[in-house]
This record gives sequence, structure tokens and C-alpha cells, in this order.
Amino acid sequence: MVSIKDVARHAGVAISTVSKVLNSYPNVSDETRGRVTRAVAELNFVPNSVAAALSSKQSARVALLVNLNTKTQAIDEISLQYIQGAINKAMELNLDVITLFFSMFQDKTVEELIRYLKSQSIGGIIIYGISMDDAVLRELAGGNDFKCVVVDAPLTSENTSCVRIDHAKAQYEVAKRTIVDNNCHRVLYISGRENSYVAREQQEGMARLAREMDLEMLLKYGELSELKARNITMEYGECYDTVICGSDLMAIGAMKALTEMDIFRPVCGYDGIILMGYVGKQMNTVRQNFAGISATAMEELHRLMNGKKGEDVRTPYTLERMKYTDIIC
Amino acid sequence: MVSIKDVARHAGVAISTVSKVLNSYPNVSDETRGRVTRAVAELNFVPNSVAAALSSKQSARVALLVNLNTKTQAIDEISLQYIQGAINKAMELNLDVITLFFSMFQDKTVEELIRYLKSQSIGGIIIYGISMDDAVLRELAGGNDFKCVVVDAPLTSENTSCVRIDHAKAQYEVAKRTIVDNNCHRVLYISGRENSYVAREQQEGMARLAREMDLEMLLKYGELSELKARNITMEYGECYDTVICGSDLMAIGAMKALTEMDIFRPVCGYDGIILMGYVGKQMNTVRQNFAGISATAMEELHRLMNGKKGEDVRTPYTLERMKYTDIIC
DNA sequence: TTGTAGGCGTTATCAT
DNA sequence: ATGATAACGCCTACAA
Repeated sequence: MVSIKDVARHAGVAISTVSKVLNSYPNVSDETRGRVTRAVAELNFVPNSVAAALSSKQSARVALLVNLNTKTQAIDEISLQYIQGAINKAMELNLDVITLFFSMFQDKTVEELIRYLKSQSIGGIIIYGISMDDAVLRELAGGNDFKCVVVDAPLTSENTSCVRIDHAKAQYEVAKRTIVDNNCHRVLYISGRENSYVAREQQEGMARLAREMDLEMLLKYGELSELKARNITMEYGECYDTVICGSDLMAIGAMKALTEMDIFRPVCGYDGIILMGYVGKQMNTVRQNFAGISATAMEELHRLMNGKKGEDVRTPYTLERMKYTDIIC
Repeated sequence: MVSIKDVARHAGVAISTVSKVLNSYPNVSDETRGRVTRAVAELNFVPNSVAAALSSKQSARVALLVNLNTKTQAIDEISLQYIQGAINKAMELNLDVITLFFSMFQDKTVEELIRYLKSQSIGGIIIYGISMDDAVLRELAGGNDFKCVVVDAPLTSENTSCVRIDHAKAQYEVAKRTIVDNNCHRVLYISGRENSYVAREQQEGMARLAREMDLEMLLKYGELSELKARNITMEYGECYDTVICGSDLMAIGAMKALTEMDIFRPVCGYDGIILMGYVGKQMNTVRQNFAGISATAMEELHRLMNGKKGEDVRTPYTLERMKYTDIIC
């Protein structure tokens, strides 16, 4: 393997000079920079990131903490897009990435988790799908051991940023469109989990809508489960004009229930997952660009690791009407 | 951070002794081993894997090369299960993992790719979804730079193993069941890609079946695309008794086409993906345990990195009849 | 502006 | 059986 030493020799300069060029330090003459750059090219030198991580204080290594839904595997579509978006952006930014799943440390304490991450020379982390119940992860995000970006949870601080769409606004808009278009007044709202940050924000949007439009609204928790949403719809669907759901998966469950009950009620989803196209019906939904959100999270983390303060970042979304033909290819 | 040095001091031994204990070398007295182990526990010491990777010759770092299907995102369900299975097993085996996607190096040469992997101190790789067209990756798998496990491609060699189910047998069995149960004679077989290793093996199975049962069979390539399978079925479906597909996704396309044509033909899928449950119909399929296959691949890679020779590993599968109610929860 | 040298936390090769 | 000590490849004061 060609190392920095070889480059230095080939360019006729000191190792430290090569290092300075590689890390674009200011005090290097153009001529020296040129010689080093040329040597790098000629030798096809690629810096060893492991050595760099060991040597440098601010290691450019990032951990992705992903909450893989082992039960309803269908929505794992989202997790994969998160992972993909993050890893691609990380490669652009020259950051190393390791991927971890919540299940790996569900029985660990914060201290153990921190020790593990430090043993991997991790400098920053991105957490996906954290809920209010995850004490350990919340502590991790709140602490000062790592730079941190949390997707979809409002845990902003000195070195923790949050990235997400405006769920209150998105839920408000997609529900309003569905309700206005169909002239509804009595709304069955199937939200996700009670202790989900996203669900809380979505509920805010729905509450505002209910106020503004003077709606009668029943709030139920579908736990992001297709089956639960189906059962809720079975029980209450008939008495309401429309079923608004906090996730596409639940919307699918609601729709199947309505079909079985043989009654029509407009259903509204949330997320814009591909899977929804396969049920063969249409519905309004909020399309989130999960890969894009994750890329944004990685950029934000990169900034944090370069000294920026944490903040609350909102990403764009679109309202869509998804149908089968949009999907297949 | 507590380092090996702290452990050594605390245990009253030399650093190298601690290292020997950690890596379970033979020549250490039980008493010393005990003192070191105790010190490790008391100090909550977790070895720094980055330093180990730098120092050690045979670095325990593994790269996952995943062929993410950017077009038909639906079947990415499989990729995620691969990733999950590999990462979980790697953690058990104390291997570090980085995940890469084919798209990241599609315009790179083998040499560039090798340099990149070496710059990351990668010692072994697992390749998912390689096809006969991927010259660079085939060269990588054939070379001697890394220990390598290839999932679903017969590229066995000195330090390259292959892990997969017996596709010829599986395709034979699932098709036979479908054909016998429905008493068919004329078969429309929609295979995947022409240059896919899996497709070739599946075709072997079908050829044998056609021979044994004296079937008339038309082979078409659906390119793993739901739409292509749909179009093929539209064109030829009517003249055949049954449609056998090389993937669930294509089976879904075929089924939708038949529904639209308003004719019944038994359809048979392959893979056992969750998505299939959502189309709301039943069909025979081969269920692969993708996470399990990937875990097996990681174990095999681990063995290779410990000096074993490459070989061809077959994993189990089951024939199943998937239906909606199996899925939702 | 450039070079020297110490250190990052391990592993591995020698002596002892 | 145990302990010095030199790598591993890079970063970074600090010196020149």
C-alpha cells in the first residue's frame, strides 16, 4: 500500500507537508502544493482513513442509529432510504460511516453505548426514529460526547441538530385538501404512537384544522400498525365522513377495512411510500424525500463537527395523490 | 477514554500481556489472565477497534457491497434484510462493517476500488446482487486482495466463497407444485435478467421440469420489472396455462395483467417478499430468508479471514403460499 | 514556508 | 510466561 511516506519521498518534501496539503492547510506554497498534488496523482495515493481517525482528535467517523421496525417490515422502505441518503452524502463529504440498529443496544446503558461508540472513534451520530420512550438515546442526543443530528425529534441543543419536515403543517395541508375536496365534517383521525414526536406534531396540525373548520374529530392511536388501523376503522369508520391517517401503512389498513365494510370514505395517508402504490387505489398523501432528508442530516452533522451550533432544520415536502401507475416500472 | 495502557497499569502487567489476553493468546497464565480480565471489567475497557485495525495485519473490517435497485425500489426490501443480517452477525463476531452501494463506484476501475477499500483497511467483502455484466466486481471477487463472499453468484475460489439457496431446485419445486396442482401443460416462464446468475440457475430447474413433465414452455425475460412482466403476460398469457415467474415482483405484474385481461391463470412467484402480501391475492412462492443468508455469508467470510478456503455454501429455503393475512400486523 | 518529532491505541516480534 | 519496543499511517504542535 502506498502511504503518505511514499508520497513525501516522491515529492521530495516532508511527511507533514503532505499532510498539510491533503488537509488543505493555508501555509503551503503553491509550488509545493503542486508537487505534492502531482505525486499523489502519480502514485494513486488514497489516504488511510483508519490511521487518520486514530491520529486525529476530531475523527471523521459517523454512526447511523436506525430504528428498524422488526414487526411491520413493510415500512423498512423508509429506513433503507435513510441509510442510502446518509451513506451517499457521507462519501461526498469524506466521512466514514458505520450503521447500527436500535436492537443492538436496547439492553445497554448510555455509558455502555458511549463507550462502544468511542471505541470506534465515532465523532458524530445520526439518530432515526427515536421516540419519547427511548431514554438512553435521548440522553445520548442531549449529552456532549458526540455531535448529533436527530431526524424527526425536536432535541436541539448546543451540539445537537434536528432535521424534519414541518409535520404540523404537512398534516394540516393534506388533511385539509382531503376534507375540503370531499366536503367532510366528521373526521376519524388515526395517529401513530402516543409517544412519538412526529405524531404529536401531526396532531397539532390536525387540532388547528379542526378548530378552523369546526370539525368533529375522533383521535385514535393506530401504533403505525396496518392491523390496528383496520380494526379502528372497522369500529368507528361508519360514523365518520373521512379517515385521516398518520402513516401510509395505516391508511392502507383503513382502506382495506372500508372496502370490506363496503362503504366509501375518503382516506388520507402520510409519508408517500412506494408500497402504497401496490394496493391499487388512490389517496392523498404527504411525500417525504427520505433519502434527501437523510442527506441533509449528514450535511448538518458535518457542519456541527466543524464547529457550528445545533439548530432545527426543516426540509421540504410535497402533497401528492399516489396511484399504481406512478409506481410500477 | 480508558486505553489498554490503563488496563495494564491497573492490572500491574505489561501492555503486551493485556493484548494477549484480549486476543486470547495461549501463553498466558491463568492467574495473569484473571487479573487482566478483572481490570478490564473494573475499568469498563472497550478496545479501540480503529487502533487495532491500524496495527494488525489482518484487519477485522468488512465491506458490504450492495446493489441497490434504484429503479424498482420495491425489492429493496431484500437489500435491507441483507444489510441487517450482515451487520447483526458482524457485531456478534466482532467485525467492523462499512456499507457501500454499487452506484458509488460504477465508474471506477478495479484498481481504484481496491485502493479505496485498502485505504479503509478492509480485509473482507461481501457482494450482493452481482451479475455477469459487472466486470469490475467479478475481478474483485476473483482477485487475491481480499477475502470475499459472493451472495447468489458461483464465483468460488481459493479465498472467495459463494452463499445461496439452490435456485435450480427451488425453482423446480415451486413450479412443479403450481403446475401439478393445476394440471398445466403449457407454461409461460418469465425469468429475470439474461445475464443474472440466479436466472440461469432457475432456468436449469425449469428446463429439467419441462423435460420431466413434457411441458411446452416459452421463456421470456422480464428484467425483474413488474411492468415488463405485465406486458409479457398481456401478450402471451392467454395462450398458456400458467405463468411462472423468477421473482415475486414480476409475479405481481403478471397477476395484475391477468386480472385486467379477466382470465385466470395460476401464477407462481419467487423470493417471498413482504410486499407480495399487499396485492391481496395468493400464490406459491419460494421464501428465502435474506437476513439469514446474509448472516451465513458473514460467518463464511469470518472463516475465510481465519484461513479457511473458499467454497460453495447452500442455505435452506421453503415453499410457501403467501397471503394477505400472513403479513399484516 | 517547511521539517522534526512525539503521539494516537493497538499488534507483534523479540528478548528475558 | 511476561515485558520492552518497534511498527501501523497519519496528525500536529513546535522548531527551524
